[in-house]
Amino acid sequence: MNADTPPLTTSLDLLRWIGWAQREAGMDWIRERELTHEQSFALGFLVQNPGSIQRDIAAITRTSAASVSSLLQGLERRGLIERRTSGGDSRSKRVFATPAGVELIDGFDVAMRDAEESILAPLDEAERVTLHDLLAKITSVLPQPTRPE
Amino acid sequence: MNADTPPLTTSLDLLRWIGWAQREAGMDWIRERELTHEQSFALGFLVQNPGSIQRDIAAITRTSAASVSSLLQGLERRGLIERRTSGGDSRSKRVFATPAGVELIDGFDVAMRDAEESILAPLDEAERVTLHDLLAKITSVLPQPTRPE
DNA sequence: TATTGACAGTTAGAACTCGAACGGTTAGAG
DNA sequence: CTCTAACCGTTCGAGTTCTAACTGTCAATA
Repeated sequence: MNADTPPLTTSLDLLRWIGWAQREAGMDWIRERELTHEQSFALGFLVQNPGSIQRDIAAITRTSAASVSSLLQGLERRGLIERRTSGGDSRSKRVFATPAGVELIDGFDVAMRDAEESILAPLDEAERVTLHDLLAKITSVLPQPTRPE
Repeated sequence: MNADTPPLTTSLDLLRWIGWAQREAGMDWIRERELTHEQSFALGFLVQNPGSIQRDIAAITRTSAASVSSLLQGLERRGLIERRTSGGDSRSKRVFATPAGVELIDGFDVAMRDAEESILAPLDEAERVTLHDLLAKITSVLPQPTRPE
């Protein structure tokens, strides 16, 4: 492995691999609750951002409006969320997690944080900062999928 | 943004974002050929590794044997690949890209390399090496999905 | 030889993703 | 005030993913 040939495993390969590992890490927690990864992510987001409209959910999950529509259908069928057309604009629907939804997803953020911790375990604090800075540098010029905040 | 509170956007968030961007970057090229991201990846792999058995494909794409089965069905229906049970073991099927498949996917690796290049553009050479080292350090202790060389 | 267990791949069923087309709603232009 | 364009969400159809159950094949052992 010399310097002027690209590494056998590119950075982006590694990156996808880590993303996959992250999914796997949270999988046990999620499957205990009979959720899919996407459902848990959406539900977790709704607890933190009650009353979001579907369009925003599509943006932060980087999927389409159509996907959100079907995704929420699954959650609504189980009584984990509610869609209300409150507000002046009756086009948009504000989505809320029900108490059952809140309870089911309770601890999700902690579980995700633990997963992150276990994945980043090989790195010391300085290295984590370096990694974060490098990643932030990359994303700073990426097409923004309309992130909230 | 001070040092002892976790960043608003965690490294793993950024990482998923970049993964998403990579998908998007190659999307035009892929959709011109009426392939999905997964199909193109599998087909590209088969051109580079003719005669792989499905089990290996599942390993490197980090999916299940069942997913590979359906994925290849789609490619086979279009005549882009062939499955042959050559060899001593009649359980396993060696998969080959047909000439049509080879032609369709021609340039895929270059397109992916361009996508990678455009994503890593904000980093200079030293930073890229640092990033790659950090990622490699993380993946070195990850559960290995049986990667080939 | 017969049995048992591991392995390769397939199928069935439910869920998600996407693009495209469609119905309501809102706002802005004339 | 009407008409048009933009916007939010849904539905449809095809494709993929997953898990679980199943067929078929090989290999080791008794």
